[in-house]
Amino acid sequence: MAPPSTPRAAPKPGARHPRALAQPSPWPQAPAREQQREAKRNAVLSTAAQMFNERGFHATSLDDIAARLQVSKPTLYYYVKNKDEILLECVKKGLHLILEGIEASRQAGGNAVDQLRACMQVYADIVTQPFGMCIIRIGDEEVPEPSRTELRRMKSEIDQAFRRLVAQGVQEGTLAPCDPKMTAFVIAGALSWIGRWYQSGGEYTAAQVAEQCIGTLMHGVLGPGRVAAAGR
Amino acid sequence: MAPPSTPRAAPKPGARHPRALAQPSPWPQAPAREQQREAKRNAVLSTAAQMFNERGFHATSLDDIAARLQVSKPTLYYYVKNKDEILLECVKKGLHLILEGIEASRQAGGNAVDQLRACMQVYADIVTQPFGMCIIRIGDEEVPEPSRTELRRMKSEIDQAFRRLVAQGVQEGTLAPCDPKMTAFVIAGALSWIGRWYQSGGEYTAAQVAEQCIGTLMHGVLGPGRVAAAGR
DNA sequence: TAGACTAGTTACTTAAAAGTAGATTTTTGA
DNA sequence: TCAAAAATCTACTTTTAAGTAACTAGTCTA
Repeated sequence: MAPPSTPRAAPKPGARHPRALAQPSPWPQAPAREQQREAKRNAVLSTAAQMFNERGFHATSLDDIAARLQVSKPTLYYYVKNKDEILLECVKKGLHLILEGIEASRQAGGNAVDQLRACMQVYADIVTQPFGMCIIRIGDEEVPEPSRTELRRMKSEIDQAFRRLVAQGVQEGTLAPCDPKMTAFVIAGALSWIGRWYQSGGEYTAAQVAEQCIGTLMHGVLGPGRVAAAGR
Repeated sequence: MAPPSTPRAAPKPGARHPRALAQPSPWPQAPAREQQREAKRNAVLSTAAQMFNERGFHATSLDDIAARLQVSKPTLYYYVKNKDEILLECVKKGLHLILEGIEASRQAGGNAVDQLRACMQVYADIVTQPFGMCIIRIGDEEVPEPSRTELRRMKSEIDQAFRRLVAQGVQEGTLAPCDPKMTAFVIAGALSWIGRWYQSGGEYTAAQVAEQCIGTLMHGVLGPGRVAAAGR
C-alpha cells in the first residue's frame, strides 16, 4: 500500500543521503520542541475525540485516526500509550473543562441560584464541544479499570457540586424544597442530553439550546401559576 | 418477519432425501414448538440486552451471551441472523414498548397535561427495564445502516408525540408558553438519563425516581413564586 | 562532524471475536 | 419403533484491528 502523497517523500531502500548537513540553529528552542510535541499529542486527542463522537469508540480504528491526521498508525504510538489511553484522556479533558468552569463559577460568587445557573451554562457549553461530548457519548463500560474508577470519581465530583448548590439554594429559599440528589440528577440529565444530539451548524446555536434548556429546567414545564391547573 | 426456517418450510434443493415421501401434513399442529422457539429467541434477546447494558455492546461477545444461557455460540445463530440483529431487535423492542405506552396514554384520554404526564411515566418506566435501557445506552452509531435509519424513525415518532402534547398543553393554557421542540427535548433528556444510571436494588425504586423527576420537570427547580427571586 | 536523540516509516505478529461447516443428539409423529 | 425434522454441538475459517519490530531520515549539540 503506497501512500500517495505523504508530506515527506519516503525514499526507497538503497537511496542514501550521505551528507546530512546540520546548520546551527540561530536561537535555542528547547521548549519549542516540547511545545510542538504537546501540540501534536493534542491533535491526536482532539481528532480522536471528534471521530469517537461521530462513529463511536469501537468503530474508530487507530488507522482511521492516523489517516485523518495523515500519518501512519505507529506514529500515534509515539504520542500515546494505546487506544484506551486516548479514550481516557479525551474524557478526562472534558471533565476537567467542566470542573474548571464550576470552580470559576464559584469564584465569581453570587447566591446559590446564580452559581447554579452559571454551572449549568458551563456544563451545557462544554458538552457541545468535542471533549465534552466524549463524556456523554462514551459509556463507562468502555473504559477499563482502573481508569473507570478515576472517571467515576471525577463525575461524582461534578455531581456533588450540583447537589451542594441545589441544597444551598433550598436553604436560601431561592429554590423549591426538593431532594438535591434527584434535582441535580434531572439537571445533569437534561443538559447531558444536549451532548448526545447537538451538532454544530444545526437549527439552533449551542448557546440558544443551553439558554432554552436552562430556562425550562428552572421554571418547569407548567410554568408559574399553573400548579393547580395540572391537578397536582 | 422472515424466519430462516419455518417449521414446514420446503427443504433445500439437493438435500439428502433417500426416500422422498414427504407428505405435506396440512394440519397446523405444532403451536407448542413454535411457542418454545419464540420463548428461546426471547431469552437470547433479553439476556443480550442485559449484558449490553452491563458491559456495552462491543464488550459483549456472542460467546459471553451463549455462556450465560449455557449453550454454545452456534446455537444463538439458530435463533438470530447475527450480532447486529440482536442489537437491532433489543432496541426495537424497547422502542415498541414506549410507543405502545404512548398509544395507551392517548386512549386513556384526559387533557394534554394528563397525557403528557402519563407519557413521561411510561418513558421513565420502560427506560429502567432491559430493552428500554438499550435505547439509551446504545448509541445510534453502533447500529449499521439501514437499521439505523429505522431506529431514528421510531425515536423521532416518540419525540413527535411529546412535542405534540406539549404544543397542545400550551394551547390549552395548562403549560407555560415555550418552544415545544426544546421542551420535549428537556423532558426526554432528563428521563433518558434515568436509564443511564438506574440499577434496580439501589437507594430508590424505579417508581420513586420517575415520580421525582417528573415532579421536578413539571414544576421546575425554582418552584412556584420564586421567579423574581432568581433574578430572571 | 560524529553521534545521540527525535520523529517518523513499512511490514509484520497477534489476539479476539464473528461467523460457518458439518457431525451429532433429541424430539416427535406415524 | 423408527425415520425425519429440530436443536444443538465441536471444530474450524475469516476478518479486523491492536500492537510491535526494526529500520530511516532529519535535527540538535558537544
